[in-house]
Amino acid sequence: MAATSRDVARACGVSVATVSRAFSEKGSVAEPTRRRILAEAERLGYLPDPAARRLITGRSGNIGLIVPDLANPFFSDTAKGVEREARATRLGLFISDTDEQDRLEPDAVRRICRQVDGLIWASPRNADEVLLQFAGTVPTVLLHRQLEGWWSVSTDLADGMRQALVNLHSLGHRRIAYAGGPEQSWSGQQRLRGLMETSEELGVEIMMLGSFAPNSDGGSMVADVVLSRDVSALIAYNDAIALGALSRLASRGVDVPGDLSIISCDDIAYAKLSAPPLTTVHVPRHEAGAAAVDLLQELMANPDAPPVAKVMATQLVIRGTTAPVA
Amino acid sequence: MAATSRDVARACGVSVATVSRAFSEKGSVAEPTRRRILAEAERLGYLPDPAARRLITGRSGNIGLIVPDLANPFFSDTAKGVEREARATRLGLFISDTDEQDRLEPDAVRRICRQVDGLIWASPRNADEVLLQFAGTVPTVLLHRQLEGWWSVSTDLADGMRQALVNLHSLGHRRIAYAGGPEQSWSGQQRLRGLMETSEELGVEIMMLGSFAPNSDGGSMVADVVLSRDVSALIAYNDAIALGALSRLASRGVDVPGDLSIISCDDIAYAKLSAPPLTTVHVPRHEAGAAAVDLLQELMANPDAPPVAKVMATQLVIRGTTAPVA
DNA sequence: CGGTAGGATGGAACCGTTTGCATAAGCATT
DNA sequence: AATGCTTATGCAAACGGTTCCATCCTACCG
Repeated sequence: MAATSRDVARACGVSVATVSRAFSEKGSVAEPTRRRILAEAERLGYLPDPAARRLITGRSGNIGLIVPDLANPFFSDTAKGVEREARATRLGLFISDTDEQDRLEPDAVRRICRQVDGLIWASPRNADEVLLQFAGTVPTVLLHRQLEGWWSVSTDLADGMRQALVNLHSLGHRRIAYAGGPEQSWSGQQRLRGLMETSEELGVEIMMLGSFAPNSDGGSMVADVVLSRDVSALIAYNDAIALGALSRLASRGVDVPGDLSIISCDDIAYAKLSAPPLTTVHVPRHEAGAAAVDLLQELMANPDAPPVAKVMATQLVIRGTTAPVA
Repeated sequence: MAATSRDVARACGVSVATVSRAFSEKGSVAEPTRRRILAEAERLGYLPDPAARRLITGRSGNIGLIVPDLANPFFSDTAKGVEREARATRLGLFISDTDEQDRLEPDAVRRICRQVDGLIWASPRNADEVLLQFAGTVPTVLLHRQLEGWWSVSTDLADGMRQALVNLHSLGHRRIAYAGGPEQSWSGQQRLRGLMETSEELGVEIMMLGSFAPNSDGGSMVADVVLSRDVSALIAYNDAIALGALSRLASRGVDVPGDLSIISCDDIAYAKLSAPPLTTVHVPRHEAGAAAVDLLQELMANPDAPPVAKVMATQLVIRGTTAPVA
């Protein structure tokens, strides 16, 4: 079917070894010969077979990405960053979505790891032990999470929460609630840490509303719960919760930010389109995805290097859901 | 490093051929032997090398997906449908995003096609000729687009537009504007066709506002343009435009749906969270993605079968941006 | 009881590359 | 002119499976 190196070799009157060398840049091949081979390959539509090449070299030129939910803007933006950087560095990209089910992750890793040179793994909630069982099988960079001894790219959500709380405090808010997300979430723990540390510093107490599904339905529940409490401000786990809450609050006739200020986390595309637009902590998802690819390349080039845990800054973006306390 | 079939064969006292047969289900191997081999493989952590298998069989067990923009909810939902169905049928998934640049698509196809058994290609705008140049290279199913002689999965947007227009008409609207998207878009042409046919039937004229970027910035522009016209209803190319318009209209003090009714297209997750929630034509993106995988499997199993062009129904979802004309 | 059919297994070729080693040619050095 | 070094190229052995074909064994049938 497709042309092979043999075809090109025959057409050029050289051996397949020379054809191979002409394509792999490395070996020395006389310039006129190289040009002749490349021209003939072009004419025949020859490109080296990736599978054959992988078999002998052990490299596939592909990397893998495992995410919990591609339809979640947080992860699709992350995936976009990964994809773009991978493409820029001529790496192919395998993607596996685990439908938010931690127990599917090990299988996803096993299925993917033989086909790639490295893996970017976004596992927000799975137990450390599950990750550890794959230590050493394939060069891996964790995304949106840290783990002792592993390469990782994460974002400084503790600081993001600090910025949020400081801002609310300076607006005069003293009765502040926090609507949390999944409890096992690594990034959730960072949020909590930032919240705790900062509330201690500022001397304000935070009312914990509990754990909610990190989507708009969870947000509707948050809205009803928060109205039953005597607070002037709400910090939400993420934008999806905040947007769901905002929608529910509007239908209950609550004025945001007049009656209640809201700050959330992520800054997804639609955060700026709500009415009022969301005040939220910007999380550089795209950049984190790209950084993960860069780190992975470093790791693949030098598997014995000491692990790097890159942390990217977050930034509070003030929009319309926050106001001075009435 | 990793165990090979030779290792398993040696440990079991059989030949590699038998090990291969034990794993490929096909060939006949005595039940006790098979069990022994599988157990030993498990113990050694052996799994057949996909590259080696591909080299000899010509099958990789992978499919590819090409989309213009993974960060666009329309396509990330589509990708999610593809991923889930691929995973369910044990296919690996390669994804390539072309950053909305048509000229990158040929390269993406070339890069991906040697690594996969089939391709799902979402190319909303590229010229037919560009697609045709890849006819016959790899089994391909077009997504969200049709092309004579090709397998495809698309959604009935012409009918969606009909539903939208009929609904507005029955609410009493007679002065209706349409804010279009990219002009070369295949699905845009379907929308236009549905609009033309139905407006003719109903005897209403539609005011064409031109072509806008299919994102929220485009939507802001649409808002300003539509206010300069004497219309009571707006049909928007997609939800992103509608949400952008809604946000801009709110800041200009326009009451939706009191002063202006809006219907858009897609029904992305955040369509129901705006204030008021969007009336929009639901497009089954997830299901379309899954259907594309099913069709692709049919095509891969039977490459000479006559092409199937599957069209999925759309459905107007009435929410809060439409009301009877004042 | 002999012939044979059929299932289980092994041997070996093959898929399309890369790469270490050998070889040949060309050129400069002495 | 002989030697040695460099450079270009070919040969052939991998890589890790799959599969055709041959062989062996067993069981069945007449």
